[in-house]
Amino acid sequence: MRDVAEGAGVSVATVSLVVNNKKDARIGAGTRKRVLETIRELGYRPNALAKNLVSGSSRFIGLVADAIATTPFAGQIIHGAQDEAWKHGFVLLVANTEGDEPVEKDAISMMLEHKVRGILYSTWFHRPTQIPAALQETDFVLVNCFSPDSDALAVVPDEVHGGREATDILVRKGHRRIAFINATIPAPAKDGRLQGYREALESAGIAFDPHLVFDAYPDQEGGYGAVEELLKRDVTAVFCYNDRMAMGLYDGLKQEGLSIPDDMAVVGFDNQEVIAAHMRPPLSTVALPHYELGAAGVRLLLGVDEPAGSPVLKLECPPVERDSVGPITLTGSRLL
Amino acid sequence: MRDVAEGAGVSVATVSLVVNNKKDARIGAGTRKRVLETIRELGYRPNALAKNLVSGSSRFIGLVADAIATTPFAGQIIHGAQDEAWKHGFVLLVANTEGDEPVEKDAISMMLEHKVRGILYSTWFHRPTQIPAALQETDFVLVNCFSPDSDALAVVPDEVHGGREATDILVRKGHRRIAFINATIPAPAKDGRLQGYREALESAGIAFDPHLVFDAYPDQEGGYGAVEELLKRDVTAVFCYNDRMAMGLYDGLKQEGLSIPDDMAVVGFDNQEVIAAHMRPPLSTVALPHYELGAAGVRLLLGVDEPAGSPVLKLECPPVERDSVGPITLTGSRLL
DNA sequence: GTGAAAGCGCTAACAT
DNA sequence: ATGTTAGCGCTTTCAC
Repeated sequence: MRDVAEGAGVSVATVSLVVNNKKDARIGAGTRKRVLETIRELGYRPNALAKNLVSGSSRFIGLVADAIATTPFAGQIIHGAQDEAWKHGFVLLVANTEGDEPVEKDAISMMLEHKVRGILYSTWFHRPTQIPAALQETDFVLVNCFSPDSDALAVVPDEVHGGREATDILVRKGHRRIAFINATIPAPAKDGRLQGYREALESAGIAFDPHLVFDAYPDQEGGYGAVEELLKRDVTAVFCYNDRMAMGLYDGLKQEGLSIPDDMAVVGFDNQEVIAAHMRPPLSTVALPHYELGAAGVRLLLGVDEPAGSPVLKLECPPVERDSVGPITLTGSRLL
Repeated sequence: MRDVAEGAGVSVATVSLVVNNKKDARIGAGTRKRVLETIRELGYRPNALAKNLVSGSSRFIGLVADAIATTPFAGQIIHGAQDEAWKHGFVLLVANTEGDEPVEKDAISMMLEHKVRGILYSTWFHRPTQIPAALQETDFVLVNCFSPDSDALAVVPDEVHGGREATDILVRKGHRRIAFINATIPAPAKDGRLQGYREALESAGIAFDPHLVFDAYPDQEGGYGAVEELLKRDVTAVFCYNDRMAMGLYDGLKQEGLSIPDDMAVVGFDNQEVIAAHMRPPLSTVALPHYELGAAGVRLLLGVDEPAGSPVLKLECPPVERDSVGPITLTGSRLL
C-alpha cells in the first residue's frame, strides 16, 4: 500500500480512501485515476488481515459440522451457508468435527481466535444437541439441530409440515388406506412426520388406523423387509420415513410382482437426488431444505432475518412429485 | 494480552513468550505459572488476526470448488482437505463457484487478500481445466483436475488402475466374457477405464472383443437402457462405467427375470455409498479416492509430499468387493 | 529471565 | 481535497 502511495505520489490515507471508495471523502478525479492505475501496475491487493485487525472483527463466519462426509446433506448446508455468507461479504471457515468433542472444542477456539462474526453449529440429521460452552463466547445459530433447554437461535426443518405434505400427495390422488413406515430410531423426524401423517389424514376425513403404522430401520434393508407386513395391511399407498426405505421397498414390491404406482403408490422423504430422481419409476418425495437451512442460518446470524416469535425457525419441506404415485385404478388396486 | 500482562505483572513480551512457549526464551517457572493463571482467569484468547499480520501470512488454505452441492463427492474432497490441513495447523477457507467465472475470480481474490498459504482448486469430476490467472499469484494444487498445457501440481484418480481393478474383480471369479458399458461423455474416466479394462483382459490372456464394449449415458436410465444390447452379447459379467448405471442395470436385469450375481455378475465404479452398499445385492465396485484427493492435495501444497517425477499425482482406486459378483455357476450362467 | 520498543498493513480522526 | 498520525494485538530484536 505504501508502494502504491509513493508510486502515485499521494499518502497511504488517500490510497485507503480510493480503495474503499469512501463516500464522504472527496478525492480529486485525477488523483483517484492515478491511484487506481498505480494499483493495477503494481498488482496491489489489500491485506485483509490488516484490515480486519483494525476493525477488530473479521468477515468470517464459522461453520462447524459434525459430518461433512457421511451424506450429501452436510454439503448442501455448507453450500447454502456459503452462498448466503458470500452475498453479505462474508467468507466461510469450515471445520469438520466428526462428532469428536475435543476436535469440536479446538475448532470453535480457532474460530474465536479468528474473531469470526459468528458460528453456525450444524448437525447432519435433525436432532437435539448440547451447546458447547465455547460457543457462547460469540453469536451463534444452531442449524438442523436445537437445544431443548435454552432459547438459542436455531433453524430446523418442519417435520410435521413435511409429514403432512407427503401424506397429502397420496390423499390428493384419492388414496384412503395409506400406510406409514416410520423409523425405529427416536428423532424429531420420527415424531414429527407421524404427526404430520395424522394431521393430513384428519384433514381429509380419514380415520387414523394404528395398524397402518409400523416401524423399520430407516435404510434400504428396512424398506425391503417391511414389504411382507405391508402387504397384510390392504393398503393402496405407503409413505416411507425416507427415500432409502422407499428404495428397498421398491425392490420388495417388484419381487412380489407388484407394480408402482399401479399396485402400490409410494412416497419417500428427504429427496436424495442420486436416489429419488432416478428410481424406476422416479420417486415422489418431500425435500429436506438443507440448502435453505444453511442460508437461513447465516441470515439469522447476521440479523437480516429476525426470529419471529420462537427462537427456533422451522423451514418448510416442499413436496417433489414424480411418478411413484398415481390415482387408484380399477385394474391396479389389489383391493378392488 | 495487555490485560494479561498487567494482571500478571509482566510485560506483553513475556506473555507472548509464554503463550507460544518459545524454546529458546527462558521464563521463570513462577512467572510462567502466574501468566498461565491470569490467562485462564481472564479467559484470554490470542488474536489470530494480529498474529497473522505480524507473520505476514496466515494459517489458511483456500479450497475453491466448482460444485459443493451436486454430489457427495465434493464433500469428500473438502473433508479430506480439512482433516489434513487441520493436522498441520491450517484452516480451510471454502468457496463454491458453481462453475461461474466471475465468482471464481472473486473467490480467489478474497483468498489472496487473506494471505492464504495456498489454494486447492478442485472440480467435482475428473477433467482437464484451465488455470485461472489469479491462481498463479500463490501456491496452488489442482485437485481432481489437471492442466494439459502446464506443469502445475495436480492430484487425480488413476482411472486406468481403477478400470483394471474393476475388471479384475470379475476375472478373478473366472469370468471371461466381460462386457464394459462405457460412458457416452468424453472424459479422462472414459478413456482411462477402458484402457484399464483392456489391460486387465490382456493380463488374463483374454482377447479384447470390441463388440463387448458399448456406450450409454452414465446414469440409471443409461444402465437400464443398456440391458437389451447387453443380453445379445452372451456375456456372464458386466463392468459399468459407474454405480448409477449399475443401479439402472439391476432394474433391467431383474425385470428380465435374471438374478445377480448368478445370471450376471456386475461391477460398478465410484462407490457411491448411499447407492452401492445398499443395492440388492450390494454392489461390488471401485472407489474414487475423493477423501484422499483432498488430503493429498494439501500435502502437496504444504510440501510434505514431494511430487515424484510427474507433477500430476495419480491416486489408486481401491476395489470394494460386495455381493454382485460370484463365480460362474453351472446353473446360473446363461451360456452353459 | 524479562522489559522496551519497533513495526506488520491498514483505518480513522484530525490537520492542513 | 489530501497528508499526518495514532493505534489495532501481536512478535521480535535488543537491552538490562
